[in-house]
Amino acid sequence: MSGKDATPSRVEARRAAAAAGILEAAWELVREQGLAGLTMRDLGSRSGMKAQSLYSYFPSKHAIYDAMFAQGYREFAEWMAFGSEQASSDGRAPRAEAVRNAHRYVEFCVSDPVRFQLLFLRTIPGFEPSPASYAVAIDVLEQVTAQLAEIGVRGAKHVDMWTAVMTGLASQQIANDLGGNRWARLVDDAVDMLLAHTGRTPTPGRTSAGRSTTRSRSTR
Amino acid sequence: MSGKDATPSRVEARRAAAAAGILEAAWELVREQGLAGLTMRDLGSRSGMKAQSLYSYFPSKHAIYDAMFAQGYREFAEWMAFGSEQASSDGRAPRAEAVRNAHRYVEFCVSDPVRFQLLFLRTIPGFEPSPASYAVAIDVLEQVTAQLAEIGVRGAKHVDMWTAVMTGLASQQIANDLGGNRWARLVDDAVDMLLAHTGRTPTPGRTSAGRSTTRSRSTR
DNA sequence: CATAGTTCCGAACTATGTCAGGCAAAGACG
DNA sequence: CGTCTTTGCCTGACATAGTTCGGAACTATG
Repeated sequence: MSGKDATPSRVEARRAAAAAGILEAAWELVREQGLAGLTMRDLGSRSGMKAQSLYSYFPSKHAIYDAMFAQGYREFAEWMAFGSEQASSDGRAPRAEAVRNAHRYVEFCVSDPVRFQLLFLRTIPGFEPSPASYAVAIDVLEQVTAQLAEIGVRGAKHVDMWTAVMTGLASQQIANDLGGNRWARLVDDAVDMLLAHTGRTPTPGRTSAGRSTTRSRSTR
Repeated sequence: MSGKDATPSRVEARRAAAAAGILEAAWELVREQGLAGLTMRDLGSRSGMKAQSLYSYFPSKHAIYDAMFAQGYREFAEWMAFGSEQASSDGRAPRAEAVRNAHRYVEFCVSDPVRFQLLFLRTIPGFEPSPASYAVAIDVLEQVTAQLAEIGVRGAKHVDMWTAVMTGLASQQIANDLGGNRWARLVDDAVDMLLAHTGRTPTPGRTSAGRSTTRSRSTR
């Protein structure tokens, strides 16, 4: 219990690199075997070690899912931020921007179904993101909300509708026509539909109205 | 295997009853423990026998999921058929009928998240419905498509859009606000949005479509 | 009761997540 | 250089999972 230094750089860097390698291997495996098909022994094997050794990097399998969850949301943020850099300024061509945004979202989901499942559907048996990872998710989602606001989608109800429609398209595409574009091709139509609806409907949520719903979670 | 005589009454009836009991227990367990939390030992215990004995009724755990899948779709058919009996005749109050239909659908999904996951999201590791069960699903979905047609939703694209939106609402509700109604309350809005869009967009996919759906206003 | 068929169980095999020690290489320090 | 501590990985083992096998107990029917 001696005072440790604040500069364990060497060791810590190696550790971080190893952990990153493990996560990378985990993504590979999960894409091959499905989200629930990940096994510690396979993962160890792919990472060049035994399953038990993984526990010096992650305290449990759930912790690995958790790290993947956070990483996935960071990728999401990066991905979504990419398309909105230039045309941001102000609503010049809102529809075009909305279409681009929507396509980017659906593309993100469809391009990696397993990641979609992990991030947007709660599907792993006992897994629930840790507060830290959940915070990352919240953060990213707020960023996306801001993007929607720039497009002209404002108010909780409209935002929720937007995400529901896009998630629905993605989820149907993934579940029922993986590799095709039966639902993906509807994105343009969906955007028009949503924009029309957004314009026609008065300001939705009463602003201060009950918006605290995000906190109900339990199950077990 | 079965499928020989048409009068194995006694034994087969008992068998069927036992199998039904097992399925019922499986639903219970799955609602308590989650879809992937089902274990043969628990299921056996709940059904009054040992895990190994289950294998005289179902050849594998996947077969149990498969039976649940088919059963779930039959429930779905029943559930959806219920609300559309009377007001069918002809498009008297299409919007009201559409709203009712949509609510029924979302209610079905939300009222049993595990079933929703099994039927509409492909989420179990190696599970894929057997051809027989898949046929049931197709059948039911066709019935629902017919219902949509009565409401005025015709053409592959419109139908796909409809299912995507409703599935999106349900899936968001289940994943992010279980027990609440943050997305469920948007159903009415969604229906209006979809109906408006349906009316505005020209006939989409092929489909015979004798009497055209509506007049196309323009757009596009 | 006898016989055939059906239902069930105990034991066991394999695969999984995870814990407890152990041992050797790497780093710190004289 | 030779220690001593830390770090990184491994072997062994346990509990629980799905599943198989062989035999016991039941049921149906003569």
